[in-house]
Amino acid sequence: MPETENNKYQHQRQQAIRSAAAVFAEKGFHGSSTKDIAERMGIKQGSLYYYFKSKEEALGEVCLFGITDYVDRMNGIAASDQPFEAKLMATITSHLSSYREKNEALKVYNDERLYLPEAKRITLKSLGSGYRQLLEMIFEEGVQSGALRDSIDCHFAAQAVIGICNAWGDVIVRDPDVDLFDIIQKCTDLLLNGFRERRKIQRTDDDIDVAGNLNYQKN
Amino acid sequence: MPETENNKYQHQRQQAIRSAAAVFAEKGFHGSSTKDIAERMGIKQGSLYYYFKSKEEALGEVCLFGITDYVDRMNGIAASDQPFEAKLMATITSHLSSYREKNEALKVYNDERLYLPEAKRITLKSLGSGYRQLLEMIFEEGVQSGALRDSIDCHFAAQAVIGICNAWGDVIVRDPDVDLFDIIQKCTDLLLNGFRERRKIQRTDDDIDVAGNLNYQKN
Amino acid sequence: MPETENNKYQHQRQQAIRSAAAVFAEKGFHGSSTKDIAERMGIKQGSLYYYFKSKEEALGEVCLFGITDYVDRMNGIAASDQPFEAKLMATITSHLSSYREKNEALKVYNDERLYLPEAKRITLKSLGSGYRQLLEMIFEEGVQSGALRDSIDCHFAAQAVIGICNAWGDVIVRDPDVDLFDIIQKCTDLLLNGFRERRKIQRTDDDIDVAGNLNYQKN
Amino acid sequence: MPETENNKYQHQRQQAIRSAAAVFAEKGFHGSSTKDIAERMGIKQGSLYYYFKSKEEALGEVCLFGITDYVDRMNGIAASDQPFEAKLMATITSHLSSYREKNEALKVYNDERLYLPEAKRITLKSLGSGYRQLLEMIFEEGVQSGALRDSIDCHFAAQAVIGICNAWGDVIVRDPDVDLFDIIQKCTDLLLNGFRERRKIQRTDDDIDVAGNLNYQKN
DNA sequence: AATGAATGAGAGTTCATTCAT
DNA sequence: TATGAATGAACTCTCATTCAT
Repeated sequence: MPETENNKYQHQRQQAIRSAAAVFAEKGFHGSSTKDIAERMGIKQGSLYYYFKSKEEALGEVCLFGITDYVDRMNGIAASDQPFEAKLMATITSHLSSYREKNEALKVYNDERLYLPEAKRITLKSLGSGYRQLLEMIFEEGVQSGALRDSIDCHFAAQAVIGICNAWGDVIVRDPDVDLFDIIQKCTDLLLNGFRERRKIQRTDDDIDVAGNLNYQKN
Repeated sequence: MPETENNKYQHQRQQAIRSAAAVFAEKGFHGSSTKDIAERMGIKQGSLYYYFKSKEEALGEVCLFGITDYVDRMNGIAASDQPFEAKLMATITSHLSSYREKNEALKVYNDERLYLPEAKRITLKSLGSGYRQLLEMIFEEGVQSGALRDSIDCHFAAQAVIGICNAWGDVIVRDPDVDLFDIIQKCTDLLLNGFRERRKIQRTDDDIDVAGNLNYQKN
Repeated sequence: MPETENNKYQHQRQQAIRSAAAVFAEKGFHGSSTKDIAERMGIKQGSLYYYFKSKEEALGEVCLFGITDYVDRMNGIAASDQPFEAKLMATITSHLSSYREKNEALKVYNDERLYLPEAKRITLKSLGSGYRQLLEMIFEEGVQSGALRDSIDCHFAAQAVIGICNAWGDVIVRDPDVDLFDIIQKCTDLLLNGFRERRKIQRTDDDIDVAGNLNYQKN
Repeated sequence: MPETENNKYQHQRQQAIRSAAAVFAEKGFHGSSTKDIAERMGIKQGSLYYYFKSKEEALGEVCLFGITDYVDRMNGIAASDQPFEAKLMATITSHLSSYREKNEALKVYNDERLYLPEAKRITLKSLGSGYRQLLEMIFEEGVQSGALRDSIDCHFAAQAVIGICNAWGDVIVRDPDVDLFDIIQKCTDLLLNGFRERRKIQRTDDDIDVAGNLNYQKN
């Protein structure tokens, strides 16, 4: 293929990926048909197979597309020399605005990647794990720098950030009126400070005690 | 359907609901076949229709089953006279342990209820909304009692609790080795205190400033 | 089985046949389910099999029931010594009032008997053919007695009577407001006299000529 | 469905309609399977759905096909200026030869249209009613022109013509050896002249008396 | 005499996929 | 580059039938 034609092919393929992302996000992988995808793209069903070998491949491409620059941005954030608080907020901003800017591919990665064949799933998972590990490292730096309590579990913390962002991501994807910046600030505030009132002088130990005193019985 | 002696029928139907819950949780509604459900239950595919009018009805029953006592427990918690911190922890405990005890029906409610016909979806949604509202009220009480900062957005807070619990719920459903109690404690701690180190003397304003100084540009 | 119980069984079986007749007449054999029939009878689906070996047997019984006394009555009419005109009217009366009195079994015989296994179908057909042959004989007698033109084809005539009665039968079954007696009279009149105006003096040959002169081209 | 070059598609679809007509006529709508239809057409079952959205749509198309030019021809007959006798014979000829020429679609219209969804059924029924009304008008003209007795009920007459033609239509569809022209002539003769012998001099009143004297007891 | 429960075969329908054009 | 046409497998659902009780 000459260069120009190749360009057109690549461009069309990218459109196909975006169309698939939109449809998968709305109806789920199994709830979407190749006809749905083709129609959103404005071509006929059979023509999709010019761009994908199978519906599954389309899912793989969507997931890859969804996670790729999401991870890239995290690399940038982790490599920067901002203080912890700024890195956290940058992470949240990056994560949440993904749901607005980059169509719905990240949501598809989150919800549908388990329908991928194992090999592909593992490849993608390692990308996602890399993301989480970078985030864990950021937390570890935060502890070391004294910005964070040294009692926190960095693995838990990273997971919690991701979880809370994904939960809001669902809301953001479904409701275009949500104020993204408002959510970002509130999430950051929650993760840094929690909801509790602070007395003027306070000892951290107290906080832990409160929870500890609940006498929870493990079932 | 028998009138009297419906013991067996009701018991079998309950089994069918549990089987459907397990399968839907694993593969999603559209990714599951009625054959899958029947096989898990140990009957033949066509026999499922002795218990359900349609696959969709099965989904409805699973969702109802998933949310019902989850909501009931929240009613109990909200009505109790514990302090805020205890109510929060009780909520988290109830929510997370749902994923262990009550099989996977709650996850199905979260992820698949949008495939229900509108009427049913609305009925169920009002149950779920009731849950969130109770939680919001708990937060409002917390603010009034002085346990929480009065700057927090109770709607956001309730949503965040639910979101974080659901995120961990996914992990819990998929990985039976996760220490439920550990997660519960860490979630409670996060939501109350955040991750940040507290200096011996600290002004709440500082906390806000930190986030405020990031000069985030709304896009 | 003791006599009394046998009586009850026979009575119930008769009810089953009537129920089947009603349902088959309304929805056709393949459009009816055994559940429909059982429900109309007020028993449960499986219980039907106490009275019929199969759905097909039920159809057979309905058809037999539908044609039996219909044929019996024709035997009575044919054996009587009324003049032709009276026999014709009696035949039409018997045929059309079957659709009102004897529920819908005759309609089922007409429309659904072809779904019977061949053996049974042939048995029943011979009953129906007997009916037509008796009717043909009545026509032949009519010709011999001079009541009918000797140019008529008695086979055609019998078929026509049956056809016209069945056509009106459909109307009668579906519309309970139709005046049965009115239809009977008009059918009799049509078959005897046709629609044409008679001149005071007329030659039968003319009538035939009119039709004959149309120069119809057989395709 | 192609816009231009829809030659092949339209042709194949027409084949599908004819196949469906043949199968429905033979086994009834509920007794026919889509596999039967596809096999008669020489394609695989699933491929039928390239031409029909559902089995029901196929029935609708068959019925439409069955009634359309049948009605058209009646329009032509009614608009012509032939005498009554010729119009009647033309009607019968058109009706009966439909069963030979246009495959079995007209029979399907007669016997199976009640299984259509109401909207479609009503649309088609109005076509059929138009047919009957034209026929009634022809009879009314016949009465006015003096060709017919003025005692006849034109609604009854039209219905009778249709009924008798449909009854013979069944025979014609099932038995290809029947002599169409013979049936046409005999039907016309019957409808015009009835079966009764005419005396050289006869009073119409007599004819009516005969039937009237039967002393039929309305039940 | 009747029923609840289950079954298995087959129905209509959808859909990912292929391929000649 | 794209499409019309077809396919076959899978799916949801129905239903006649069986049988222990």
